[in-house]
Amino acid sequence: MNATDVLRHHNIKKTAGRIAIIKALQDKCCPLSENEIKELMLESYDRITFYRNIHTLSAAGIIHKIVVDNTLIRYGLNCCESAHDHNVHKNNHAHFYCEKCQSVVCLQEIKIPDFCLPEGFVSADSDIIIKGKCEKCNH
Amino acid sequence: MNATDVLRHHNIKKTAGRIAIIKALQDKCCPLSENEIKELMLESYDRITFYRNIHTLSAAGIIHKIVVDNTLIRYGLNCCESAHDHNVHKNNHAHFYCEKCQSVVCLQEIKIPDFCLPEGFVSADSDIIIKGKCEKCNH
DNA sequence: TTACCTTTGCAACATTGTTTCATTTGAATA
DNA sequence: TATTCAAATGAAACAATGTTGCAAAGGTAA
Repeated sequence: MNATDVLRHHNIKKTAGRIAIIKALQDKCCPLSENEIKELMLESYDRITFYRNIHTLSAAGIIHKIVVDNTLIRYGLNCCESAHDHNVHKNNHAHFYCEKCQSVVCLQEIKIPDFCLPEGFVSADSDIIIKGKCEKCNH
Repeated sequence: MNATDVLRHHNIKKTAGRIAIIKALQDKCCPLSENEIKELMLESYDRITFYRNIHTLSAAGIIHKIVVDNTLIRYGLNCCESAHDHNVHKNNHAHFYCEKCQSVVCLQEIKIPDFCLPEGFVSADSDIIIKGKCEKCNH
């Protein structure tokens, strides 16, 4: 599904900034940082608009934010299947952060287990970040 | 173990700022934000020194940083048993964030499972954040 | 094409975090 | 206890990150 269709399917206005963010993530096939997206967006990048579009796309379930550390954030495209379910990404999979090359990989196959929370606690969402070395950096 | 002893056991100089941070965390018995610690530190708080001491205490394994979101960070005291093992906190337990009262709880009883990573990937550390409602807020 | 509502981009501001450097302080030693 | 020196502090300045208000521009439906 191309960027225009993604937006149409979510009933979100098609604008240059949003198209550029989605295309950047589709091109690279892996979660990217703001700066990485910025470089792919070229002249269509505006910092304020970027933040607002990230919120919009994230709220719509088109992308998800991966917080590896407070100064280390990536944005990943959700899978196509999630096009009509805004919350499908939640509780879905783990993320791997390579401490050497700083890349982030979505580990679709690692599902987040059901944790046994203390009495009275209710879980709505959870995130797992696994840090280490990816296959390229691990020699 | 009081704050002075904690520092001595880790061979870290005893200074007003460090003592104040440890005491604040010991008093409250749960992870705190910078602002919460700041209020407990009163006049001994200095922003730059605070960041440096957080790094020092964290590197020594006395405290750990919990990144719920990039703008939502907590610092938690490690258990006493870890006094002599700087890495004991790693891979140790999950954290719960209450979306209503914004408190963070260390879930010592929830250990992080062994994930089956893709071929070539090696894990060094991992974090689990479970978000939802705590027992006080869940009625 | 018009009209309306959303989005954009700018300015200004707030928060968070780091670096440099002179000064102060902790603690080991004499 | 006084001396000494490396480590820690605190100030200034800077950099990065994130938000808000508002006028102008743009998307989409009629």
